[in-house]
Amino acid sequence: MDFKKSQTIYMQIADFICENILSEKIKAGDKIQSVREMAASIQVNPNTVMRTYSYLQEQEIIFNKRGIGYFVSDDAAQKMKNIKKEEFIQSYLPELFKNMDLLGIDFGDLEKIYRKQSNGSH
Amino acid sequence: MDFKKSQTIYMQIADFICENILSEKIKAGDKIQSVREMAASIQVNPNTVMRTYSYLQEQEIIFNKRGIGYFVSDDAAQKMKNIKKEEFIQSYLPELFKNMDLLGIDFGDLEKIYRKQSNGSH
Amino acid sequence: MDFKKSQTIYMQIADFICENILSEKIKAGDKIQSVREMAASIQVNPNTVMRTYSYLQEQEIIFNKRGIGYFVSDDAAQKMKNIKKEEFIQSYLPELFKNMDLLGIDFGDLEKIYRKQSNGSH
Amino acid sequence: MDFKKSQTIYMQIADFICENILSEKIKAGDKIQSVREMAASIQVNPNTVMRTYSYLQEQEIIFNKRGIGYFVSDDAAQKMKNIKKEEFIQSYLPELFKNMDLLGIDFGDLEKIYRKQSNGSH
DNA sequence: GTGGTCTAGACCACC
DNA sequence: GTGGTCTAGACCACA
Repeated sequence: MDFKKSQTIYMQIADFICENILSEKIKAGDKIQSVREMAASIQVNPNTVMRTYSYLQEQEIIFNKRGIGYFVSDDAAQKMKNIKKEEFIQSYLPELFKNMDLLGIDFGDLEKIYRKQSNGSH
Repeated sequence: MDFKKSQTIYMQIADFICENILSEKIKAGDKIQSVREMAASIQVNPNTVMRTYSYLQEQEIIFNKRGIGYFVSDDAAQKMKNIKKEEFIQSYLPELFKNMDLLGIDFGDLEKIYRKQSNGSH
Repeated sequence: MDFKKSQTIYMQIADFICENILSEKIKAGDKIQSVREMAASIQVNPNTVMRTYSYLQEQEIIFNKRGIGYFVSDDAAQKMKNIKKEEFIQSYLPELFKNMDLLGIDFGDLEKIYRKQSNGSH
Repeated sequence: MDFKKSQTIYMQIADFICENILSEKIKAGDKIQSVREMAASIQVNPNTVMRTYSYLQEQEIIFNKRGIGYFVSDDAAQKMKNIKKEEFIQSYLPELFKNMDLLGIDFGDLEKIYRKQSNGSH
């Protein structure tokens, strides 16, 4: 795992886990890697992973069973989708459309790029 | 002016100025506010504004006449458009499409939101 | 049985047993549930129950007959009352009164709540 | 400042700050000690103080001005009082009354102790 | 084995 | 100067 320097490591780990939940690689009720395991496998300090897990627990995306480990919450995927969708529509998209406007890109251009990029990834 | 905590203040000021150039509220050759004026008007430490101007000067978007002030470069708008367009297509859009995919938003949904939000802003 | 996360599980089990002794649901000389029975009935690791019993044995509230099980000590109820009463008056109450003071709750308020809550539980 | 071992240090620092707000030693809008100052003055690692401040910021009791420091929120005292009062009445008091019942302390006894302890502190 | 807290010390960006 | 993040390493209680 390699990290961008533009964002904090612990947040990138959180995003990584969230994506795995959204794409159902890990599901509700699953135990996730222990702090130490994760730290070793991505070559990061355990404290940093601890920070990620604390953050995700706060968001109620994962929960802790004492002495056993962290587990994915029941409604984690759905909850995340709702939160992120809302945020996406309320904050991200207006920003997008404003930028398109300023840069002189219209919706047709966007669609062309979309078709091209989604073909590339299939 | 109110700042998001997710980004640095000096960069938000830079974005603000860039938008004004792109939308041609300020044009090539125009003098922009002095560091002190700007700092006072948006209630920010002059050092912070200074950092913004230094950054924009580095990008050759503005230039300095000693003892007089900062001015918008001749080809600022065009240069910015090119740089930002490239960045937009190469970095921003792929990220966007990936997020849409994860959140289960397809291109049709996007278009609907676009129509709605652009109506709202007219 | 559901556990608060603010306290350790083994101590919550200990409290639960103590309350049963104080309220005389289990009495001096009674055999208490075996470690395994208790563990199964409250869905907890047997080690955790073992830890509870060791703790209570240390406090001389229960004692062990090898190969038979754990039993409530003769003077358990009385002993516990004395210990807990002391602790209650020396540590718990001063804390309580300090908090009342900070929160602007006077003794009259406390009495009202007391009357209300004791009615509710009868 | 000396810490109990029964509670985490960073929480004891938080409580200490909260009490100072409740008792109006520090008021809304006041800047609190910087992380490093506080750490030095109470002889604790800066990370530990950082943890306290992050926690209090999450609770919206203090807020951060970038590069300047932490400040007490406008409605900090009132907000805390409400939260703590609710918690006190809903969780703390029922516990208290249950214990009194088990220990055979009635409300008259409690009042006597209250009178004695409040005289002692004046 | 698990998480959780703490220290010491470093580095960074920002104001 | 300010906060914020990260590492390394330790210790502890709990399951």
